[in-house]
Amino acid sequence: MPVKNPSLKSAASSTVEDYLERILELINSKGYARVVDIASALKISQASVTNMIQRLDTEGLLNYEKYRGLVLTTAGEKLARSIAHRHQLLTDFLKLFGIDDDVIYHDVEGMEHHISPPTLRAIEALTAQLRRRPALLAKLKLAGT
Amino acid sequence: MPVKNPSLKSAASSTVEDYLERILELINSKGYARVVDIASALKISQASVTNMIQRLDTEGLLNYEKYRGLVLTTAGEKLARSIAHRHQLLTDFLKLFGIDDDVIYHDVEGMEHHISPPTLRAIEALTAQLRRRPALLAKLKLAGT
DNA sequence: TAAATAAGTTAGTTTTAACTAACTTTTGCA
DNA sequence: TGCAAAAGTTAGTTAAAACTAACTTATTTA
Repeated sequence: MPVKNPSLKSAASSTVEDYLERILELINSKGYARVVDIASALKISQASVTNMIQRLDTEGLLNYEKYRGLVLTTAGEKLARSIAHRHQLLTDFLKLFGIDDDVIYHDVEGMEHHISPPTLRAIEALTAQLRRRPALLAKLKLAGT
Repeated sequence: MPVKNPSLKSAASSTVEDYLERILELINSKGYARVVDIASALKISQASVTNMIQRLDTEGLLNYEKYRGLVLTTAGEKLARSIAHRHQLLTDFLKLFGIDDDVIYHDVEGMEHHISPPTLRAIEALTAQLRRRPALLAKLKLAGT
C-alpha cells in the first residue's frame, strides 16, 4: 500500500451523494441552492460544481437553468432524502455512546456512502433496542472512555 | 372624467398582492422566483421589480439576497396563500355560470384585490349552496347567454 | 502498479441579473 | 380636479454568477 504524503489533505472527492445531500440541505435552510452556494458548502471550486450539476441535470436528478437556479426532480429529491435519512440514522446511533458531536459528524461523513441497506437496517434495529436498555448503554459509554 | 387615449394600454399598476401572488406561483411551478422571472410574469420592467422586492424585504414579507434569490417569509407565505385562495374561490364561483376561462381570469384579476372578507365569505357560502341546486344553476346559465 | 477515468483546480472570459439615476405615467384623495 | 405619492419606464452601469480551457490530483481497476 502506498504511503500517502501526510502534508496533503486527503480531500476525498465528493460523490453524487455528497452533492445531493448538500443541495437538499441548502434548499431546506436557505430556500435555494445556487452553484456558488454548493461550491462553498462543499468547499470546492465553482468550476467543479458546474460540471457535476450539468451531469446531474442530464441524469434527471435535477433541473438546472444556468444563471437562474436549480430544483431537484422527484427522483433527485427522493434520493436526496434517503441519503439524509441514512445520515440521520447513523448520527443517532453514534449519539447513543455519548461521542462528541464533532467526532460523530466526521465519522458519519466518512462512512455514510459505504453502508449497504442491510447493514443500515441492522444499525437501525440495534439503535431501537439499545434505547430500551439504559443500563447496558451506560456500561457501553464507560467502556468507550 | 378625462378621456383616456385608447391607444395606450391602461396597464393598472401592480399591487403588493399581485407581486406575492406571482411569486408564490413561480416558486410553486419553477421552484424559484428571480427578479427577472417576476418581471416577465407581471410584464413589467426589472427595475420596477427590484424596487418592490427591496420594499417587501424591508417589510419582512420575504428575504432577498441580490444575485442569489428570494424566499417568502412565514408572514409573506401566509399572505400569499390567502391571496391565492381568494383567487381560487372567485374563480370557482364564476365557473358555476359556465363563463369562458379567459373571461373568468380577466374578471378575477380585476376584482380580487377589492373584495372584503365578508363579501368573500358570502360568495363562498353562495357557491356551496348553488352547487347543491343544479336546476337553479342551469336556469342561471341560460339567463347569462 | 500503472493506465485510464473521474474529480478538482486556477485563471481568464462571458453572460446575465440586478442596480441606479433620471424621468414619465397612474392613481387616489383633499 | 389637480397635486402628491406610488408605480412604472428606459438607458446605461455594475457586479456577480457561471462558463470554458488547460492542467493537476485522486481514485479505481485491469
